[in-house]
Amino acid sequence: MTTFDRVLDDIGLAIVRGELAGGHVDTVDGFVARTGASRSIVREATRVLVSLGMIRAGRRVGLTVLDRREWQLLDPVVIRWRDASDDRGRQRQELRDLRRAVEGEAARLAAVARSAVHLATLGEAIGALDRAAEARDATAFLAADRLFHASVLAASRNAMLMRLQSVIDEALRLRTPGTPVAWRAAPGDVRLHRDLLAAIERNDAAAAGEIMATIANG
Amino acid sequence: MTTFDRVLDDIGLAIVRGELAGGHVDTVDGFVARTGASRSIVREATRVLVSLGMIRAGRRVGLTVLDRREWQLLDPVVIRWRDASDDRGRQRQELRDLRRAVEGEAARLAAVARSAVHLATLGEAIGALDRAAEARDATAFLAADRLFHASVLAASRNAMLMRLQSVIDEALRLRTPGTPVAWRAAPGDVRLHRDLLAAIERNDAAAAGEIMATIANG
DNA sequence: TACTATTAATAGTCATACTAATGGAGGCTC
DNA sequence: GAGCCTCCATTAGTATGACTATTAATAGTA
Repeated sequence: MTTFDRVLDDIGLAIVRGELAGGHVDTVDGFVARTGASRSIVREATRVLVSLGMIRAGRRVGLTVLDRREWQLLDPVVIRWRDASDDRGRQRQELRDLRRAVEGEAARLAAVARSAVHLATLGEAIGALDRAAEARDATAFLAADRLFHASVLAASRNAMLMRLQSVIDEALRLRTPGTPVAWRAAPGDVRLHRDLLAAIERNDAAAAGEIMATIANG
Repeated sequence: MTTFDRVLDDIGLAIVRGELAGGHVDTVDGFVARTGASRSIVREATRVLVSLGMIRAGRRVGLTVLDRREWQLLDPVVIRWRDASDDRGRQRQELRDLRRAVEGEAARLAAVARSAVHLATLGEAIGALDRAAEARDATAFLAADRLFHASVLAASRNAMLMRLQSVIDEALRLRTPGTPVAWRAAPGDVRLHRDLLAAIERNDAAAAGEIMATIANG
């Protein structure tokens, strides 16, 4: 980890943790003193923090720490910082809600688009899901499930939704060791996935959204 | 506009426009020559671009332009760049889809939470909407509509959804001059908003989501 | 051929000097 | 006293040069 990373992390975490509260004013030299790094490094870090909406720079006034509602809450680094703060629980709940929204909309869009190549991929994923459930292979089941969800997102043909999902997935995987699959739920789960594919195949956006919501809530 | 802003914009736009395609390798000195700015400024800009997932820095290899799927597509500055590129149309469509997802989920969450203070705000917004429709005051109608949607988001109590909406709204407002309100649709619109509030009041998340989708699609 | 040592290219870091906005203090006018 | 102007100290912004550390590529060796 470079000096830059250390400095950025130090300041970013301090802000997220409230150690440097919104409204607090500091200077470049202040951060130089705080971190022990050179002015160049501190300036590079502040540029990134400004781009993340966490501080504002003003000549003759210094660096003002901004309020949480200005932050780029969807940026991976901000998410990581919040995950290492007291906000952790709240953020994880927000991420789960967000994932429902993303996957639901992706399912609807997939149903609207209904491209042949994507349908094929989804079919394959369901086949893998089925085989893994029969073989009671938890690892394979998880992998197939991931493939299925990724395929739905790809079928939505919306790069922003895909980006959002990858950010969410990475964030929710943080510190979440192997989640054991509840095998009792597996057969119903496979059936729901099959239903979702059917809804997409018959262009039924509303049903696809509903089914995806059921999958997410289960 | 500072030198830094110029440099960042120059490189960022060049990447988004494909002038600097994914896989292209350059160096700090290369960008210094290209932009005419000092090394300090170029380094600050590259740090931000790295944080946006648009380039990767490697010792002895230089700065590699990354592929679109690595970009932080939800960052306001990336959105602005794409809005100034050939991607503009596609991005706007993606943003509209995303907004549907966000507002739908917000409505569902608002129905689940059903907080008194938020219900009051929503009631006020509907009152304003009603009065504006009766007075045929387009400006007031638009303002009340904005207030209503912002209130639904606030009622969802999800900071990430709120952030997302503000990013989307700003992006879709870019270069979109005063959209004339279709007055014929107004009465039905007000009724839908009233229905949405009713669904939230009776804790009916599914209905709230549906109605919001109808509003968004109309 | 496979493995190792060397080298050169390049980002990373630091220090220093200078430039240019700008918020605010103090004074001036009415 | 209120409002406006002038000046100044403060602070971010910009530029330059020197040095460090990493590492991909190359040459050398068994």
